[in-house]
Amino acid sequence: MAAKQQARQTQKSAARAENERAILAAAEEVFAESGFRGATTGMIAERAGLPKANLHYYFPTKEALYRKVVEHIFTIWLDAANSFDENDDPVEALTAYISTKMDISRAHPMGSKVWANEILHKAPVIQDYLETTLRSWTSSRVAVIDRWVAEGRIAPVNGEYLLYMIWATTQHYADFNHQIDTLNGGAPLSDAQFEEAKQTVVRIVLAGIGAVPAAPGGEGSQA
Amino acid sequence: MAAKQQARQTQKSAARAENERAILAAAEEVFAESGFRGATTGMIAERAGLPKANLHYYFPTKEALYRKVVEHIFTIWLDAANSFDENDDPVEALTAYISTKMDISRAHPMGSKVWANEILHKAPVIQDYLETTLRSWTSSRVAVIDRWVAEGRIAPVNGEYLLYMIWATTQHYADFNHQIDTLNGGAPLSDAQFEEAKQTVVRIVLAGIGAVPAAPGGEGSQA
DNA sequence: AGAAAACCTGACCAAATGGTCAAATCGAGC
DNA sequence: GCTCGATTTGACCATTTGGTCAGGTTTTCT
Repeated sequence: MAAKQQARQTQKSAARAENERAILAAAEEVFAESGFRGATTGMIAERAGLPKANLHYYFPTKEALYRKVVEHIFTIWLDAANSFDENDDPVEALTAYISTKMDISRAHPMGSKVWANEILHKAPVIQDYLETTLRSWTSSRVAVIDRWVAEGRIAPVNGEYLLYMIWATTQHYADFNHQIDTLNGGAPLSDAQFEEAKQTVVRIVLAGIGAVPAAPGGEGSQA
Repeated sequence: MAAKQQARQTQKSAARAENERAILAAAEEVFAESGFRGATTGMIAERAGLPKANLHYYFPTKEALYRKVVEHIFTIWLDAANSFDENDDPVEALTAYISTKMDISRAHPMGSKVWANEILHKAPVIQDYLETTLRSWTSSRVAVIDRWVAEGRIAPVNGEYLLYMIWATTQHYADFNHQIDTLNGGAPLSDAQFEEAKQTVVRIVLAGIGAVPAAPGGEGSQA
């Protein structure tokens, strides 16, 4: 008992933590589906299973809640970003990065959609992230790509545009999943289909920049 | 005079045509920036330079106006789609298609954003287009890609996922142009930069699927 | 010129929505 | 079992917004 109380004392009660979690989860869904303006605090409260007034007890304004959601998404994004650096070999690094981004698109499509909505609406909330964290991350990774080119490990390519292609393609599987599902006969991609999509993206990018894994068997698989 | 009147009689007066054009142009911008729910008829009317009540004289409801905007965008999309068929050579066809889609992203970023917003919000208005026109267009082009593969003109690749990659990447330059501008130091890509981006996309896709233009000089440019 | 049709707009309305508040309830420590 | 702060919530309010309407103006047709 005493230990339990002690644990709860750690800042916020269990009930509070649970409520905040439920609200944030509901908010991510609703913001993703409806955008900032399209989402209503009433919808979010309902999906979280509590009255609107209670939601405003935890998050004073709709914008404060939205900011928390966006910050959470940015955290996930940073995790993916790290996978770029796990290996200095272009094949390994890009394969890991693309795979991670694809997995995130499958596991957290809502987060990706909120991000997309933000950019579409000129990033009223995350503009500072774009100008600081994202900009510095991007320029340093472009430097890595430039080095790979200089070392002859990949064909000459503009690093920014390569990264944009990877971002666009991987995030497409989250942001446009409704279109993909519709073209797939109305059903979401199966695990096997998604795996094939992931492999397709990896292969096209790697072959596209002439990054071959050790043995030059790249074109050997051709029929 | 008589001739002028005759010309005006052709369905709608010049004033009417001009007003409708101004409203639709303003609506496309506002819907792109703010989404369906975020846009207000007041904002659209103001940007079009006429009172809100007048806007409602031309377009009875906000949704009717939105539908017209979306239909216009779909028309543009269909034009781009045709460029895929101008040539049966994979290099020619894909180069033309990617180039056209990139040009549209630069010329009509607002339209692309409205489309993206629609998909993000589960396509409440264009679902029927997705299930009919887009679905049949896609499956017939996938058949073309499959044939190219069977004929050994490109490496084995899943046609759907290749198309998704092209759509994602080209539309990224419209939908995420705010992010791209920010990473470009706050300024839009210059014509030269955009041209390089376009060439980068074309090259990566073509090399990525092993589509080489006649002479096998693909990897020769490597340092 | 004059009637009819088309067009324009300020004023207005009902519904939706973000946010507030006071009163009620709960829960831990004494 | 009583106190006090934390939590919960129904009722309420000010603002925004899609849409209406009556009356005025312009254009077209004869």
